[in-house]
Amino acid sequence: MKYHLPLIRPPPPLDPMTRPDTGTPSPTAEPSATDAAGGRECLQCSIRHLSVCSALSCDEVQALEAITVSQPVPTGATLARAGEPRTHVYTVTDGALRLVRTLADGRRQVSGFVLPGDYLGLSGSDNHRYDIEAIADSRVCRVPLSQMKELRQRFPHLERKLLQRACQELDAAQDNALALARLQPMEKLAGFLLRLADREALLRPSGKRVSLPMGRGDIADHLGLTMETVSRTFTKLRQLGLIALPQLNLVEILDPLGLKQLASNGV
Amino acid sequence: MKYHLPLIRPPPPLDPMTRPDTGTPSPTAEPSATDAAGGRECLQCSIRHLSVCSALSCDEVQALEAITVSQPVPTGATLARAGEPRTHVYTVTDGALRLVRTLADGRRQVSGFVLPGDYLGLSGSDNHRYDIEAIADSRVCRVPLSQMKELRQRFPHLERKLLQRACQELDAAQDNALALARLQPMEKLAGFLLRLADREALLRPSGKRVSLPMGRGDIADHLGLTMETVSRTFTKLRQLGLIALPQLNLVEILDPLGLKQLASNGV
DNA sequence: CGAAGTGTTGAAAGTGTTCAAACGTGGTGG
DNA sequence: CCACCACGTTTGAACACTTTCAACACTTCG
Repeated sequence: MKYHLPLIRPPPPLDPMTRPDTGTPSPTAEPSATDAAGGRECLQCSIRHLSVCSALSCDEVQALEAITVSQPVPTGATLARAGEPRTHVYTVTDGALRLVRTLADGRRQVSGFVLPGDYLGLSGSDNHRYDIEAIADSRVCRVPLSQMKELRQRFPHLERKLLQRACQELDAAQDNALALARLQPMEKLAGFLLRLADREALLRPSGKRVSLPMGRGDIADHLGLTMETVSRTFTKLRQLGLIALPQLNLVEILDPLGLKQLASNGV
Repeated sequence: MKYHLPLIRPPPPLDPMTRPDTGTPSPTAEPSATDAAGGRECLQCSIRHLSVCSALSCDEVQALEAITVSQPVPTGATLARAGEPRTHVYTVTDGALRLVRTLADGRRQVSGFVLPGDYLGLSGSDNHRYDIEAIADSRVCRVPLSQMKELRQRFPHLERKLLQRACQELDAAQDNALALARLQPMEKLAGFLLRLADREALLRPSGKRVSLPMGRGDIADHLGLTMETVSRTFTKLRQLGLIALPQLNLVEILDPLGLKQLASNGV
């Protein structure tokens, strides 16, 4: 039986109707309280170009802003649990979270890691299909599902953007399935590191260094391996001179082409 | 190195503009020619309730019909190849197809099987990401990509339906990933058979019998196993009394609950 | 400084894979 | 009508691989 992180749940979401009026741009410092995203925060959002919000004009963004609440999610906290009814959609603005599915006998799979700019809400189910857990101090923009629906009807741009995003994720899911089904551990890990590097490059100008917010076990459960195999594969990549591991949670890519060639078979 | 089916390609698609006028409801018997879906075929389509077309009103369906061509795809034929530019979207009306990705060294994965009612066109890429091959004599409704785009803008219902469909497929893709990553062969195969049975039940009142249009190798490449393991797993399920195999391509589900319990761990 | 959590490394074991051969079925031609 | 061939599937045995189990190292935090 596997262990779990202590499930520190944030306080239940405030009724969006009770949130303070517009014009409160400074989030409170209280880490475990929900904060209003007042004023014209959204227009200055640093990850707006990465998010679905980029589909909206200035006017439209303000309509979104009026129903959005920025919520902190501290490390280890659970934003949602599998089986619970879905009440909100989220856009991640800071930190990192993981999507976890656990089987009755403890087998675990990490469906994905969620980084700033990612949208959580593309599901056909009324209930959450996985746990959403923060693996770093994070922050999400939260919108009630019902109001999001209304917004989608009002702004065709938004609907179109969501469909585009869903199609991209569908492509990625197929790549992922191919990797899980047919790739060897080295190829899986190489591809994973490259995807992570590409992703981080969008967020900040990280050179050839990739930070790993997740632990080895999370990587293993994401790639369909065991922690031990992931660890061994890391050392193999290091011994081959493809990467360096200055710290546990920091990878330096020494030979991008070599890595790509490894993952190549897989893409 | 693995072998491939002889790649009988259908003749290049006719320019949709050159298709006969409306009012030609009877498809020609010529198996390798493209046929117009004239008249009010769509309104009487037997799988309309399963397809995205169900989102459209009668008027709207006729607009769709005007730009749709029904195309036969004989067994073994390839509807599209990975890497080719995507020029059309398709709705399958008859038969069965497989979506295949092949790696340079011959490793193969079947991303999915496509049955009547399924929509082919939810991708964020300009190029096909997999081969689309008919594993039974099939028929698809073909719409040029550009005209589909226009249609989506005109009919918000359609756009919404596509998003809904994409979300459902996203959910299914995650289930699939979990299965590939963490389930054992018996669990994988049990789940596969149950999904197939559910799917066929929508098409025709097939009792507890499930037909397998695909070969063992296709099942293997879909579940991330080898043909041999699939075969052995079939016999295991048979010896356990969960299924019977009256023919190679026919499965009779003897103990639905037992099968569900096996797959259960996985869903 | 000690303890706990996390990651690494080693040896043994289990499982699916690989390679090889036999089986059964369907189609063809004698 | 039957023999034969081709194809897909099944079965068997040896192998290679990851997993499992266990011990050890490292870092962090109390």
